Amino acid sequence: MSEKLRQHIEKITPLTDIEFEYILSHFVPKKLKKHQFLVQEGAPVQYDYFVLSGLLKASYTNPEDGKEYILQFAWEDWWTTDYQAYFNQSNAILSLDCIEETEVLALSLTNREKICAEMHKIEHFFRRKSNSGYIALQRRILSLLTTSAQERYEQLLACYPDLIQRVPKTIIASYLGVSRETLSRFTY
Amino acid sequence: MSEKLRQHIEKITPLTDIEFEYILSHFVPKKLKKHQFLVQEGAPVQYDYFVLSGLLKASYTNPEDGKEYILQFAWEDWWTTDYQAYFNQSNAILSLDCIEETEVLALSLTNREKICAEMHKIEHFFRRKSNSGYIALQRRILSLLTTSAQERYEQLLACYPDLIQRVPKTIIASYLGVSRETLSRFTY
DNA sequence: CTATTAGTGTGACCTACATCACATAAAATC
DNA sequence: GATTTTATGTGATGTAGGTCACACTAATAG
Repeated sequence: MSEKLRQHIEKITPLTDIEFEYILSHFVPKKLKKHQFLVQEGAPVQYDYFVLSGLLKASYTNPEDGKEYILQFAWEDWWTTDYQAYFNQSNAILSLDCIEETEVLALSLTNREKICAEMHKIEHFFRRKSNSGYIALQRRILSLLTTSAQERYEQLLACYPDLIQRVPKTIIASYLGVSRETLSRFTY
Repeated sequence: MSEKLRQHIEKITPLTDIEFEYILSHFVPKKLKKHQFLVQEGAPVQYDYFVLSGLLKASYTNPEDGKEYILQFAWEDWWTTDYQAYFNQSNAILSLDCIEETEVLALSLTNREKICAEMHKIEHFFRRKSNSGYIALQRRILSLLTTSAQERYEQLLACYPDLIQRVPKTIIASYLGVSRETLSRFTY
């Protein structure tokens, strides 16, 4: 199963068996059931998570009205956590919980910085990952600024048709920034 | 003037004089007047820019209705370019132009990858920068999802009171994702 | 297999913000 | 310093999407 991490890293940089074993030794495997939390709002954030299987959501809950907004879905081959809290070692403003039964590899900040410092190629790997993440968020901002909720829904359907099968529409709605009722009225 | 780059990098990692001179030799200094473009939509993107002085905006223009949306303002101590086009060496979808007379240090992708590969500490520096950028964009997404245009304006005023003095409100409006007319009606 | 909870659809009505249309003021440019 | 161009304010009106309320259906848990 953790071979998935190796394949994932090797998309960017090749590894010897020994290197990979060494890297892997810095991760902690975790298995979670539906509705379990990996990060809870207000609590410290120990780990960044690489998803081996399953499906998670990273969300923010507005304390004023209790409304939930989804920042990110994460499934196989994705990394996720509350990065603000993780990198600053502060308390989470986001929650991270499982929409499906999920397996992850957890990496503490200490271990991340350790393997980055020890292995230049890993620092390179994480730089590249972070760059792609940045670009993806920029696209999302552009899509929030320029397109209607209906269009955003269509784009999501086009990009991730399977996601809609796996995730309740209420949650899709709060990812798109639209009310459940409005989403349900879209024709597609 | 380029000492600013050194100070900027040394916030994350110390440099010797020789190291800094070497790094600096990979940058090209440029001076630009108001309204000059550093990146033009449709054209290849050669450089990432570190801003020494002045003020720039990175924007997307919707081809359907010609409306402009601001993705980012960049001033002293900030990096900017169309990262999607820069990293993939494809054509720009964004434009980057000067709101004020501006001085930058330009770094080609080749030179960036070269100094990152040669100097582990520079790769580290860029990883850290990219991480912060990611977190900032995530906050912006959250703010677009959870707050009204009026609140976003107030937050912007609170964070960057000087920006409002330097940038016409039409452009502030298209950063906030609100029409010029609506912005002008806000009471504050 | 029954009971509770989570998910979805739909009507009626409301509101934040967009659009269009002018008017005026302030900068740039010749 | 006269003339474009750019920036800004404000009224009238339109609309996407929000909110509330209720009905129904599908999961999930005991």
